[in-house]
Amino acid sequence: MGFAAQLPAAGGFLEQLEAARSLEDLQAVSEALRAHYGVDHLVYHWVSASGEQYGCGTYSPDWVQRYIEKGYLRIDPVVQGCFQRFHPVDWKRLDWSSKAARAFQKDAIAHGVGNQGFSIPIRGPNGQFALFTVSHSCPDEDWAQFTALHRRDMILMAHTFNEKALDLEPGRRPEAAQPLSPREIEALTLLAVGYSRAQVAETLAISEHTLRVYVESARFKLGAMNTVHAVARALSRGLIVV
Amino acid sequence: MGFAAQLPAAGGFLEQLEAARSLEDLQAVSEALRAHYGVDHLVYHWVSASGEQYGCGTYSPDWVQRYIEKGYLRIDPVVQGCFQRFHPVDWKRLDWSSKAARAFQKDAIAHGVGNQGFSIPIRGPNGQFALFTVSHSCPDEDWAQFTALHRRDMILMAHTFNEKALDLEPGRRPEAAQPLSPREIEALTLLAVGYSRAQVAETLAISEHTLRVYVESARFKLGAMNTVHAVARALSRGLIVV
DNA sequence: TTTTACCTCCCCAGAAATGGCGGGGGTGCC
DNA sequence: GGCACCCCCGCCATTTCTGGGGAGGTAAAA
Repeated sequence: MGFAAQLPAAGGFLEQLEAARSLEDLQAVSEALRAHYGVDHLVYHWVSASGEQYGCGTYSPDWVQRYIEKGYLRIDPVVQGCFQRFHPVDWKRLDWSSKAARAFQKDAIAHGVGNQGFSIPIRGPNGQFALFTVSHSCPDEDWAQFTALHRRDMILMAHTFNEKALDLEPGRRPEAAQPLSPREIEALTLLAVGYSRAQVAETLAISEHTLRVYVESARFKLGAMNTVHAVARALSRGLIVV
Repeated sequence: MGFAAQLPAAGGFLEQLEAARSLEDLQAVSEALRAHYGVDHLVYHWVSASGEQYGCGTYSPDWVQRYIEKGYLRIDPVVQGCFQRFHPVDWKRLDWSSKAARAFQKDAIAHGVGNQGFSIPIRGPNGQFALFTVSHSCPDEDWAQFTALHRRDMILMAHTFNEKALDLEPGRRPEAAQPLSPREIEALTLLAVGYSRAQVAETLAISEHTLRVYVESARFKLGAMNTVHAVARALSRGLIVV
C-alpha cells in the first residue's frame, strides 16, 4: 500500500508546524508530512467567501493552476461536500454522480491527486472556510485502514495548519464584523427565513416603516446594496443564522 | 495543583466517547474525563444564534439553570470571544473589562466554575457554533502548564464531543441539499452579492424574464417563499458561495 | 423513443421594496 | 451637556419584484 501503518502521533511534526515562520515553511512541513505518512498528497486549502483561495501542500503547480483556471472550486465535490458538512469525510462518501463531478474526478486523478482522499472542513468566524486534505492512490480497504489509524492526527494537523496559516496571513482575516443591533438581527433573520417585510413588521410588532429603518441601517452597516445582499452578508459573516 | 500532570493522549476516553449512544452517555464520559484530568469542569455546549442551547458537562444544574435564566449567553465573554475567534483560547485572553462581564465572572466563580478556563470554538456549516470548555480553579502558572500539556487532547475531545452530539441529535442537522442548475446557481450567486435582477440578467447576457424563470425555479426547488429566502437557503446549504 | 430537465424569450398587472423627507423618546459614554 | 446609538412612527413617489399566463429549442436520461 505504500504508507506507514503505525506511527507515533503526528510524529513530532506538529512541533515543526507550530514553529513555522512563513508559508514556505508550511509548504516544507507539508512535504515532510506527506513523506512521513507515505501518501500521495497533503494539502491545506483556504477558500474565502469571495472565491479566492490559497494554501499550501503537495499538489503539483500544474494541478493547482488548472484547478483555479477551470473554476473547479464550483464543481469540486470535496469543497461542496465539506462545505455542507460538520465532520471530516472520506471522499468516497461524497456525491460524485453529476457529470461535472465525474469529469473533475477524472481530471484530478490524471493530475496525480489520487483516487482516495480524506478531507477535514475547518471554519472560522464569519463563514471562513478551509480544507485540510490527505489524498492517495490505493485500494479502498487500505485507505479505510489508513484513515482509521490517522484520523486524529489529521484533525490535529488540520487545526495546526489552519492556525499557522492564519497567523502568517493576517491580511486574510475577515473584515471586522460590524455588530448589528438586536432588532436588526431579528429583522434580517426573519427576512432570511422567508418573511415579507410586512410579516416581519407584524412579527416584531412594529410598523413597517420602523422595520425599514432597521433593514436600511443593517444594509448600511454591512455595506450591502440591497436586502438580498444584506441578508447574504449577514449569513456568511455568521451574524445571523437560519 | 490537583490535576494530573502527565497522561497518555486522551487516556483512551476518546474511544468511550465514540461509543456513546445517548446524551446521557456523553454526560457520563464528560464526568469521567473531568475526574481523569483532575479539573473542576469539562463542558460541551451548543449555541445557536437563535439563543437555544444544549450540551453536556459537569457544571452544576444550578449554574446551567441560572445561566439560561439570566440570559448570560449574551454577555458571557467566553461565548462572545470564541464566536469571533478562530482558535482555542485561554479565558485570560478574553475581554472581561465590561461591567456585565465582571459581574458574570463573579457569579460564575461563585457557582464553582473556576477562575481558569480554556475554550475551543467549533463550527459547522451555516454558522452553527459550539464550545468545548475545560475550567478549573488554580494559579495561572499551573493552568498554563496544564493547557500546554493537554491542548491537543482538548482539541480532539472537542471534535469528538461535537461529532457525537450531532450524531445523537439528528434534528439539529441541516436539510439535504437539493441540486440547482448551473444557471440557477449563477443567478442566485449574483443576487447574493448585491446585483439587482436587471444587473444579473445583463451579466448573464439573458433577458430579465429568463432570469426570473431561474430565480422562480430555484425558489421552488429550495422551498423558498421569496428571493431573499431562496438566497439564504442556498447559502446556508452551501449551494452557493459568496 | 419518450420523457425529463434545462435554457431562452414574451406580455401584463398587482404586490412589494426602496429612497427620501420629517418627527419623537430612551440609554450610556466622555 | 453633547454625542452616538438604539428604538419607534408617518407620508410621499418611484423602482423593482412577483405571479399568472404563453412559446420553443436542445441535450441528456429512462
